[in-house]
Amino acid sequence: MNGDNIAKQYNPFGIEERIYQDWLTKGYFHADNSSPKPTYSIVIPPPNATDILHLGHALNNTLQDIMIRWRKMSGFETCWLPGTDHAGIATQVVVEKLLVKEGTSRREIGRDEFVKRVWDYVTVKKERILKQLEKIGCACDWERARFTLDEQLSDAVKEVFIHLYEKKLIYKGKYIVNWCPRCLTSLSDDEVEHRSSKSKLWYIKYKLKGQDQFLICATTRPETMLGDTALAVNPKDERYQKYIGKTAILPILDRELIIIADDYVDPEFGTGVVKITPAHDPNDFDMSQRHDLEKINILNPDGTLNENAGKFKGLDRFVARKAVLEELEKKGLLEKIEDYELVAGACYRCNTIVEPYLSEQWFVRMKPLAKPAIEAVKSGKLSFHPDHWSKTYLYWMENIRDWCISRQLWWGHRIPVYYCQECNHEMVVKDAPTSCTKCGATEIRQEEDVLDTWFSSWLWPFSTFGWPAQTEELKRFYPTRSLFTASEIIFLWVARMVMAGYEFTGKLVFEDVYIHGTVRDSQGRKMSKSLGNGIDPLEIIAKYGADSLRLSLILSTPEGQDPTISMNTFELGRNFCNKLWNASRFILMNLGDDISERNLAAIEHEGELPLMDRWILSRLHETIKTYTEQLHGFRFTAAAKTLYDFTWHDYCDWYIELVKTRLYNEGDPVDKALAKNVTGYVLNNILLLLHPFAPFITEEIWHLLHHLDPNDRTIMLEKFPDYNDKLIDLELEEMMEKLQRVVYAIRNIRAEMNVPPSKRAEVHLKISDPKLLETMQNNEGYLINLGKIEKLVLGADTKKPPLSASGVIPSVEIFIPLAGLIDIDLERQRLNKELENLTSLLEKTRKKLANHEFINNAPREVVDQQEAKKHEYEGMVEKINVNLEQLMGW
RNA sequence: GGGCGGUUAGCUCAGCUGGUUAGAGCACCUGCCUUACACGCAGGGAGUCACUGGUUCGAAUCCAGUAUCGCCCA
Repeated sequence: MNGDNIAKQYNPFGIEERIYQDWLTKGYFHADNSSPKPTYSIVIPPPNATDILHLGHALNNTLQDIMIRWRKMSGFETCWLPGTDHAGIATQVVVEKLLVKEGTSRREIGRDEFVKRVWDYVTVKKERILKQLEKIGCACDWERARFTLDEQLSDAVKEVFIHLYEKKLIYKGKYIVNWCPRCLTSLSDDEVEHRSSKSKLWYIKYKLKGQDQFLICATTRPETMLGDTALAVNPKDERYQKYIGKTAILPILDRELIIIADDYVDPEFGTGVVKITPAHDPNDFDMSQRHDLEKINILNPDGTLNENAGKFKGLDRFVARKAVLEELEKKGLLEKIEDYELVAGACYRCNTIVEPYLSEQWFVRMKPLAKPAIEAVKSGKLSFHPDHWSKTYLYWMENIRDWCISRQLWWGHRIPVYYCQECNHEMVVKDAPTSCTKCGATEIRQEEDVLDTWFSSWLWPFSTFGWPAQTEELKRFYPTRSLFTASEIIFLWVARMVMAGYEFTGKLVFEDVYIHGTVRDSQGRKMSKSLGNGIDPLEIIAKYGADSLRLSLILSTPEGQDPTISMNTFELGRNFCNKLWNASRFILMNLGDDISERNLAAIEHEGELPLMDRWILSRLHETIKTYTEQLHGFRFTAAAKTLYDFTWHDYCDWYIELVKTRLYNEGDPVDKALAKNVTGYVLNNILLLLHPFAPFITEEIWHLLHHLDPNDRTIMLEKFPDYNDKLIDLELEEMMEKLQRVVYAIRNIRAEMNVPPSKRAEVHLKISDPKLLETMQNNEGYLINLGKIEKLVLGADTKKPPLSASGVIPSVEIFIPLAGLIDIDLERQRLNKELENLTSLLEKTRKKLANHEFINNAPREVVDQQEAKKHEYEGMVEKINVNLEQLMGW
């Protein structure tokens, strides 16, 4: 391949598809249990089976893919296990909606038929999201893809339920839970989103029994008064001492309410008297337990009022609120109304305001499980990246509450609890018993409820590898190494996985948790379906390619913060891919067939190399070093930036520009061959380093560079570059930097003095630093090429030619004779601007050095450094002044 | 109410262990179709580093407080 027939613009279309299919066919993604390599495994945060790909997935999975590909190239047997989550509520809701469209309902078709319908739906949909992940380039071990409702994973769920039940860590009880009246199920505390809104605080008058006196209670939810069974005051509240133990009358229903004293009551809230509704408020429920109060449920599961609400029966809770208020108003029992900022819970799936609801549910006792999970973070065995998330994790863990795991749904793992219809005996077993183990009756009924989806997700890192069976996979790939996810599910998922790992396998489930931000639009809003502000990753891939998508996402995701993404964010990655493509095209055009792995490898052992070669090799190896450190530290954006800058600026802007003359030079075949080798060597390394971030384009160019048949090999399995300290030469880099500064200065003068770009100019350099002079003399060609120089004069005491524009940089004076071209005013302006700049810098340094405290306290190097600077600036200022004076004479 | 994070160029962000002429990309201005790339090249303009105080010889960087935005928990 000689590069001439390579497209001028990179077009990923077709290339990505072809390459991915190739990887699939070759089975490169599949992890081998019996490989002798060390293991590196990750489990995917399983997307909902019915999800479609969004930028959050794209970011999340790109990060994992980078890790997997990097580790794979670094010699690990990597396993990235993909799969999907059955998403109980969300999926059930979707299918219920479909049924409604068909004019039927789940109740109508019955449980078995409904579950079958959901399976049909999910079986089709769950492949979709996994296919979409392929488009991004994910190196997932597809053969190991799992679904949380797979038979084997369901078996793990049962195993765990039984284990915890037998350990008395699972219990059933009638408690207040969060109830979604739309989904008709309980929710765990973590599935409720709290949001505040403008509401009112209503003050209701409660008459004291047998007296003409009232106590006034403030409430945010007046309709719940129908379920009141007491009033309460703080025992220390002197205002109400005398009422404790007395009886009040509930308005409308005329129920008798005892007045109790409880420390929980906040004397500052409202009037200091609160109404107690044990069945509809968690705090009231607790109080009712302490005081043995009656619990009256006034709600049906769907949020309408039940028979306990008297004449309000059948009304929806919010309609009932209005009705109750009207009635109170009519009776003159509404004292006053205040504005109030109300915080209400909403269902995280459907946004409906949840209702604290008294019902029988299953719970997991979490405190004992949390213990080792806390220890893991405290001892440093488990780390969060960024680290501050460990605080969030610990706070939740240390204040952990019991987990309500039952859901009143049909879609999910049905709780493996069976009851004897005869004696009501409770049996907890994997397989449905045919008869009662206690009385022998054969009428057995299974618990109706299913388990919270997270009750299967928390087992994901090991159930997916076959647990509870001690499979080869489990032994080989569990525990996993890192987890990549967003902060929203630290409690719901991450923390619980750590607990499950310890409880069921006795191991720390992963060592590192990387928390990335949530993708936002240019206005800072979360991307969401309802807002319609989402960007479809597949659309980006179709337009710019997956590599561009990946690079753009990573490059614009600030570490530890939310990325703000807009449509043109993706030009960043696209431009870079195109740059790399064209640099490669140029190289392929010039290298011809002269590249082979042997002479690439030989570079590192080459003796005397020209400055440019030694410089780019030094920069490359420094880049490898920094880059690798950044990857180890989970600093993906920084790593991508490191490579981006090296490739674009050091390699393309400087090295390729410099090496051109050597590549075009037919007069020195030995040097030409050397130049080819170094050029190819660096490109090869760039490709290897970049591969984890941009898998497709690197594979494509790598094949072209090595003249490989697509079927031959893959860059995926090449060895990731190691840096070679011996090739890093900072002193040499400094020398090169000075040379670059001279080039910048020449270009600047040319541009500002309007020298036409095509015109080669004469340049005189006066260089006071002997070492720099020597370097410049030995590498005159660099300046001549990059500075577009026709004639170069350099020496320690070069004279300024008449009528020349001048520039000053440390230890170098630059003169460009511009007879006939020079604009004296322009030159004066230029020099004055520069003089001003330098004078202020000089002033700052002088001030510092005049300060005795600074001289006495600052480290020697810093003082010396300032001293040197002062010297430098003084010299420069002086030279500019001389040049300005000379202008006067023109 | 408690906790966490942010506030640096018009925009999005770097700047990790205090000493840098405070950087990058996009946008902007000027000039270039220079035989890899106009998705590009060369040059340029643009910032009292949110505010106040402190520590220090020295603060964008450390500490305290204030303001403001965001997230989480109650």
